[in-house]
This record gives sequence, structure tokens and C-alpha cells, in this order.
Amino acid sequence: MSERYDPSEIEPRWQALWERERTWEVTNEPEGDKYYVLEMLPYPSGEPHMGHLKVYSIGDAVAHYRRRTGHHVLHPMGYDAFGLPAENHAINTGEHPRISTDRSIAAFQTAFRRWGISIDWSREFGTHEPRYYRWTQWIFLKLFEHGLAYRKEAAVNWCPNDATVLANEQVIDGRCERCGTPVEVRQLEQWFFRITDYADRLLEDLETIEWPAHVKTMQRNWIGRSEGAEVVFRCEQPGIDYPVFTTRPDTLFGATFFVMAPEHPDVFRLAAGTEHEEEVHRYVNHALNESADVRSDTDRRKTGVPLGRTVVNPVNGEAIPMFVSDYVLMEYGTGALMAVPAHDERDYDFAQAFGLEIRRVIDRGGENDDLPHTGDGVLVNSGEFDGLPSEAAKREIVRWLETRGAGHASVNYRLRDWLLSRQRYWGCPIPIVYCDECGIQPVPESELPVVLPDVKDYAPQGRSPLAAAEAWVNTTCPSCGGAALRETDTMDTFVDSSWYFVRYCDALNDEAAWDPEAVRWWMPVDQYIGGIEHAILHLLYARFFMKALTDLGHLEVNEPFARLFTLGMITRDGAKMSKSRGNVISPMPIVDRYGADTARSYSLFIGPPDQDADWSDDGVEGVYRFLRRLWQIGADVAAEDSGFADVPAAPEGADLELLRKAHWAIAKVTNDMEDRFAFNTAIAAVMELVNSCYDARRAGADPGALRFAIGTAASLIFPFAPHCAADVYDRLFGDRVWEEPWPEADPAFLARDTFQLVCQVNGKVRDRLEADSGASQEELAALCRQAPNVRAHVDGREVVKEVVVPGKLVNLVVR
RNA sequence: GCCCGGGUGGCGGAACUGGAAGACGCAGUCGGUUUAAGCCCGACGACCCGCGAGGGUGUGUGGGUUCGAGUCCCACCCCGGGCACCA
Repeated sequence: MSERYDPSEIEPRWQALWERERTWEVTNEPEGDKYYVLEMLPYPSGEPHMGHLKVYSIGDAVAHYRRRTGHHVLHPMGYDAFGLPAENHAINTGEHPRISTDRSIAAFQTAFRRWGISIDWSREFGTHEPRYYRWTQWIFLKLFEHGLAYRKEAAVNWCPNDATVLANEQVIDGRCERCGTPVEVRQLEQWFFRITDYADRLLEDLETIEWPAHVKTMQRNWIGRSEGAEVVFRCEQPGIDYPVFTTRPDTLFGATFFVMAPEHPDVFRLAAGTEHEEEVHRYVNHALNESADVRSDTDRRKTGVPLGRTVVNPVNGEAIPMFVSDYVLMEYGTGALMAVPAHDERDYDFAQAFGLEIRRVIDRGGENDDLPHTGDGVLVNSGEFDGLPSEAAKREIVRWLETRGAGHASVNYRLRDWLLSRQRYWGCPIPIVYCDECGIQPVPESELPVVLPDVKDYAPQGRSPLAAAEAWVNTTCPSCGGAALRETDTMDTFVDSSWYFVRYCDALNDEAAWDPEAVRWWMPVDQYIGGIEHAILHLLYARFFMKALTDLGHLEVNEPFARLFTLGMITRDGAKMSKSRGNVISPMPIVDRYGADTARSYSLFIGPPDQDADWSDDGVEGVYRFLRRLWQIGADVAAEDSGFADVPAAPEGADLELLRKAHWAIAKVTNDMEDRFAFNTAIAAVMELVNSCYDARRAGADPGALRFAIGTAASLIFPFAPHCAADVYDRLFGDRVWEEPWPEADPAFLARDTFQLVCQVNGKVRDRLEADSGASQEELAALCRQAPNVRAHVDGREVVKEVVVPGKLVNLVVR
């Protein structure tokens, strides 16, 4: 044994060949079957970590597998380069975000090459390049033209630490998802995308895509569609109609009071002149200053103040008292609600606190009739609707309201419009100017891109740092030519990543965002791979962008990601790796020590790729040993047998067993790759095959059979360990494994003429025998009865039943 | 509170459609190789009783269906995640 497995020599050699020959580049010529495999683009901050190694190892395995099953594979790469971390770094160090971002991008480029990821580098870009964000701005203008991007003043979430507004999706439990600071509510004029127009389609089209069920559920919950009715309550003095939304029109007769949000614009007007006027002012001012996490605390006792007015319940003409309370949200429904304390927990709590009437109108007809009862039942105390079950009553009462003009069926959503303005520097400029004469004016397309100017001070002071770039801010109105000011907010970085996968189809195009033909050919992404943390934000926004751009005639992409795979985290000692915990394992030292093939294979062998898995140094050693064993036996057999021996025509004994194992492995790995994504068991199957190769070699197996079996192992492991596999295959056959079609299992080798018959008595295994595959059920049963250890348990007892499972077992039931 | 996942050896995990529980890997024990350690090659390995043949127990807990349950059904416990004053 002269040579030894040396990944530091093997890996650069094959990488250089693939780079030189541009092996992984693809054209846009429609030809054969296409397959677009995409991992979520990295956010370039510092060095790549284990999560990156894992996600790109998965994506590369899929890309390689699809290429070798005859697909034309697009597998591109880019960088989500705008964002807060680079800007915060700039605030601390004064270094321009572009410099630190580009340095990080260089680290990713180096990593991807050293990992041997098969990327079409001709399509690479960063979202911070004007050549890219020019088209992000163009998309903004298209949405603006059609009213899908608009500006309005609203109560928005403000993070005092990051000094910027946040989208609803970026607020977790009342805190900034990035820095954890409690968010405040501010009344500001901001840019929004009208994603709520697409709520129903975003919901319905989930049916058409193959995504993990829990991701679909999260999106459904986020959109939060509720069906119900809008019901009008009239306030006699001052004579205003107040519509409310309810999902339970069947409980309308149980409404005993009426509550408005503190933000409701009519609250002060209603209270004016009543004895409660002062109290209402105090309460509202207090409520508006409360932080989001205090106000949304459900355990808190309900508070509120009477408005001193009443509204009339349209179904029974009753005048019920009005209140203002902070448990009512201005953003949902109409900012006012009818309270049915008998059948709603929140209303019940409020009624208890204020001694208000609780009137049962739904009877559950069972033993437990505690209030509040929030489920369905049969109507009582509801006039002509008494006796109807809830479902029927909802329909009947809505119909009754419609005929009297006092209400109608209605749908409400939890989803809000996407707030995209950010008062930060390192982002895509919004291509808008403000003119005193002409108002809001879009920058003409011919003037794109609006290039992000350099500034001296990146620190936000409640306004965008861009406001300080006076030469840039002061411009002329595209409409009247007069003096005008540029928009100084930048876009949320989720805008940049909502269309990058379309740009990959035609990344070098400077005439348009994309060529429709190229997009028609490649889209949708056949397999998208990324972290579960994007289940709502990115994946919902990208879907919205595709639908909107399709409606505007620029695309024909209803859903961008036909299939989605979400991967689990690699943890260390059961915890997420983080600098503060000091438990970070960086992929690069692993690659240095064992090679990229080992690092990649281990990241997949560690466990099911969609689950979290804990890093083990010893586990890496095991995968390294396996690849070394494969390479060693390959190199040894290739060196011993220079004659390129063929597979024996009529194999028997150890040769036959080995060939069977090889074909078994082909079938197993193919099945695991195809749609199960069971990479851990695929790798285990190749390990078994390699172990069998060693056994067979020791048993003096035929060189041709060995060559076939080892070559098969190399071919099957190629998607995970491409360098090692390419080297072994080259030594054995002098061929390029990536140009070989994916192997096919020969059924002749999968079938066996005998099998191990399991003999059970009363369900317990008592013996095992070699049986003929073609044996009849009677023959198998007879065989089982003769087994020595079966007889020991059956003799002297009565066999009451025989269960025969052909090819598997016989179970004798005795008494 | 509601909605999803998940509980299998010392550890990570495997088990496809109800049919041999523990593949594969790690750690461990033993043997070979070696001047020696390591590497490497091989063997053994759920637990309990037994020298052994063999027997018993065993997939979070309790019940059920079945010739047969890790897998299906009912109830419960624990862990992880999502949503949560959304009318």
C-alpha cells in the first residue's frame, strides 16, 4: 500500500479542473428537462458557519443528483448584501459597510470553492450592486404605478435601539426581532406594499406547492383569515353608525356592551360633554404610551372607561353602553367591537371587572354549562332565531341583517400591509422625490439606478443617515423641473431578497430585470432549501412579489418555490452555536483537517437533515475513516488490476453477494435521494457497501466484481463527497464520474432465490431457517413446524391458526 | 390556552405498507499488526437469568385493536417549535 488518502492534494486538483472547464455553468437554451435547485442566499457577515456548510451541502447533493439523472441544472449563488449588521459595524468602526460586506463576500467565495460546491459562477451577484438594485428600484416603481406601493401615516412599530421602523413580521412578542429591544408605537408616514390585497391568493395557493406542512400552517396563521360579518351599531347621539366585525353573528343577541380601541379617532368626540370626558382623556393618553409587550399581556386585568354613550343593537333595538378599552386593537377589524361576555373570554373578563350583564344566548345542551362558553351550540334568548344551531344561525342572522341594511357577510385578516421604509443607510434607496408643487414623484426609469451616496456618519438620529447627503438629497422634480428632495429612507432588505431567484435566470442583463424567455424556462425554483426562520417573512414576501409582478404582466410565476425543504440547526452541546456561549465550531478548521468531503458528508450523516443535530468531533472522525477506506480500497484495487477487468458473466459465491450488495445500495441511495432527502441513510448504505467490498476482497473476490462494487460506491457517494468520488472513479475506470448517468439497480441482482424464514410461535420468534423464495404457503408452514426450536414450543399443544407471510415469516398460534 | 413536531441502547440515529427492534456511525471490550503508542485490519456487543443451549423483559406511561404494534386507536406525561386580547 503505497499511496494514502490525502484530501489536501485530491480536492484542489479536482476543483481546479472544474473551475478551468466551467463544468457547472449552464446556458439558457431550453433543452431536455430543467431543474432549478436553490439554497437561500447567504447574508454576508463575517465568515461562513456550520449552518452554511449544511445548507449548501444539501443543495449541492440535490444538484449533482439531478444532473446525473438527466436534468439541465441551474445552481447559482449570490449575496443578500444590504442590512443592519454591516451598518452597525460601520457605526462602531467608521468602515464603510461596502468594505466589510465585500470582505465577507470574499470569505464566502473562498469557502464555496474550497467546499467544492458546484455553482454556476457566471450568474453571481450581490444585492448591494447598483447593477442589481437598479432593478429592485424598477420593481418598486412598477408596484407604485399600480398602487401596490403607497405612502400613508399609520401607527408603526419603532425600535428605539436600531432607530428605525419595523415590519409587523419583524416584531416578536413586542420586541425587535434583531436586537430584542421592546418596540414603541409611533405615528409616522411610511411606505407600504399592499400585500393584504393578496391575502386570499397567498392562502389558497399554498395548496398548489409542496412545502412542509408546518411552514404552510405558519403562513396560514400569519395571514389569519377569519370569516364572519360586519354589523352596524348606531350611536343615536351624535348619530353615527359604527360597524364592527364579528366571527360570531350567532351571538348577536348576547351583546351587552360595546368597546372601542383607545386609538379610535372618535373616542374623544364621543366622550365630549359627558361626565366621563376627563377620565377618557386620562385613560387614552395612558394607553397610547404603554409599550407593546405590556399592553399585549393577556394575564393582565382588563381596564377601561365608559364613554357615557350608548349604541343600538340592530337585532333587538337595545341600547347598550359604550366603553373604551385597550384590549381592543385599532388595527384589526374596525377598531371597535360588540362585546358578548357569555361567549367570549375577553368580553367575559371585562364584564366581570365592570359588573356588566352576562346574557347566555348559546346553549351547549350538555352537562357542563359554565360561562363563558366559546363553542357552538343552540340559540336561546335570541327571538325568532331560538332553537337554531350556531352554524345555521350565523347564516340566518347575516341574511336578516342584509335585508335591513344593518350588516353583511365579511372577511378579516390578521395580515397587515408590508411596511418597507427603513430609516437606515445600508439599503436600497427608494426611487422617489418629493416636490412642493407636484407632490410624490417617481424617479423616471431612465434615471435608475438611484445610487446610494457615501456619507460620513452612519449613526441614525431618528431620520435616515442619507438625509445628511445634501448634494444627493437636493434634486429636481422629474415632473416640473423645480427644486425637490429625494426620499431618504431605504428599503427593508427583504425587498432585495424577494426576487433574486428570478434575476439568476438572466443575471447579466443590463437592459431589463430579466428576459421573459429565460424566466419562463427556469422558473419556478424546483427545489428551494433554507432555514425555518424564514418560514413567514422571506417566503411570504417572495410569494407576494411573484403574484404582483405576474398580475402586472412582467412574469408568469404564480408560485416561486415549487418544493421547499427546511433544514435543522447544527448545535453544540445541545445549544445553538454562538460567540457569547463560546461553543462555535467553524467549518474551515474541519475542512483543513479532514477535507471538504468529510465536512460535507458529516454535516449530512449527523442525522435527518430537517432536524436539529448536535455536533460530535468523534462523528467527524468516523466519516473521515469511511472516505479513507473507500479511497484506499479503490486505489489498491486500481493499482493491482491494471487490466480494467469486467464484471464476471456468471458470478457466484462471494462475487454474487458483492454484486447484490452493490445493486441493493443503488436502489437504496436512489430511493433516499429521490424525494425523501434521507441523506443520512443514503450515506449509511454506501458505508455498508464499502464494508462489503472489504469483506469480499478478503474472501478473494473477482477483480471485475470488486471494481464494479467500489466504482458503484464512488458513484453513489459523489453527490456528498465529490472530490474523493471523482478520484476513485478516475483511478478505477479512467472516467469522469459526474459525466456518468446515475447508476440503475438491476432487478436480477435484487431478487434472491432463498430467504431467511422467521418462525414464530404465538408471535415470538423461535427459529430462523433458509427457505426457497418460490415456496408455497403450505410448504413454508410445514417448514416452520419442523424447525427444532419451534417443535419445542408446539409439541403437545394444539395449533389453532397459521399465519403465513410469503417471503417473510410464519406465525403458529397454539393453545 | 390553541396548533404542529418529537420521546427507540452509553451517544447520534435506523426500521418503507402493521411482520426479525437497534441498520450505519461513535464511544466501549477483546484479538491481530507494531519495538511501543497511535493508525490500520478483524471480532463482540439492548437489559436480566444461565457455563451453554436457551428463557424472560424491552421503543415515554396506562389501556385497546390484531395471529403479530416502535408503527394503528383512546387517555395521559415530558421535551422542542409556532401562534396568542385578531373580536
